[in-house]
Amino acid sequence: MNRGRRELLREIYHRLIAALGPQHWWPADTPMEVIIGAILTQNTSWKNVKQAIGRLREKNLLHLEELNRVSLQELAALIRSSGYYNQKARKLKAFCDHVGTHWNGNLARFLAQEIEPLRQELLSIFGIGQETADSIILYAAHKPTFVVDAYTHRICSRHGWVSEELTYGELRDFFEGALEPDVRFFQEYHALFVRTGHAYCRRTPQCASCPLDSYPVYLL
DNA sequence: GGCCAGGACACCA
DNA sequence: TGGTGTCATGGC
Repeated sequence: MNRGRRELLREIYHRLIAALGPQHWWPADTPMEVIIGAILTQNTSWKNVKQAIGRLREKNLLHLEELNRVSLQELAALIRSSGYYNQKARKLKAFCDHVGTHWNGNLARFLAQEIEPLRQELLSIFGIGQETADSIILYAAHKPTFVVDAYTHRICSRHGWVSEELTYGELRDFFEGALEPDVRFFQEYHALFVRTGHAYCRRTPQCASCPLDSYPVYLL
C-alpha cells in the first residue's frame, strides 16, 4: 500500500466533501434502474437521461421482464432524449437478454457474484465497457470497485497526480491500490469527482475556485 | 449556432 | 495495440 498516495487520495476526498457535501449516489431506486441509467448516460449528460428514465417509469419499464417484452423500436423512441437512442436500445436489450438467458432473469443472483467474474461477464455483454461495468458493480451490486470516468481522468491528470496516458485499468489501480475497499466511500468518491467536473472543469483547464486547485503533488 | 456531455464499438493499419 | 469514425439528443 502506497502511504503517500493514500494520504493524498484521502485528503482530496475530504476537501471535496467539505466543499460540495455528500452526494448520496447513485440517483436511482433499484439496481435495475442503476443499470439502465449507467447505459443511458454513456457520453451523455444526466439531464437528458433523466427525461428518458422518466418516460420508462411512466410505462413501468424500469424492470428486466418488462424491458424484455417491449419492442426495440418502441424502446428506442422512449429513450430518444438520451441520444444514441438506437444503439442504447440495443444495449438495454442485450443486457436484459443476457440475464434472462443465463440467469433465468434473476438479476439479484447475477449481481451477487464475486467482483471479478461479475466484471468479466458484464464486459462480455454488448454495450457494457469498463466504466459502465464498474458503475454497475459499485452502485447496483454494491461491491467495492473504483469507477473511473472522463472526469476522474481529467481531474487527476490536470492536477499532475497521474500521467494523461494512463489507461482505464491503471487509473483504477491507482485508487484501489492505495485505498481500503469500501463501497460507500468509493460511491461517494466517484460522485464527488463527477460533481467537481460539472462545477469546475467546464471549458477551462484550470479553475481558481476549485477546491483541488494547486493541490501539492509532492506526496506522490 | 457551436460545443459538449457520468462511452462503447467497429474497422483499419 | 492504437488511432479514427460513428452513434444523436438537448442544455448552455
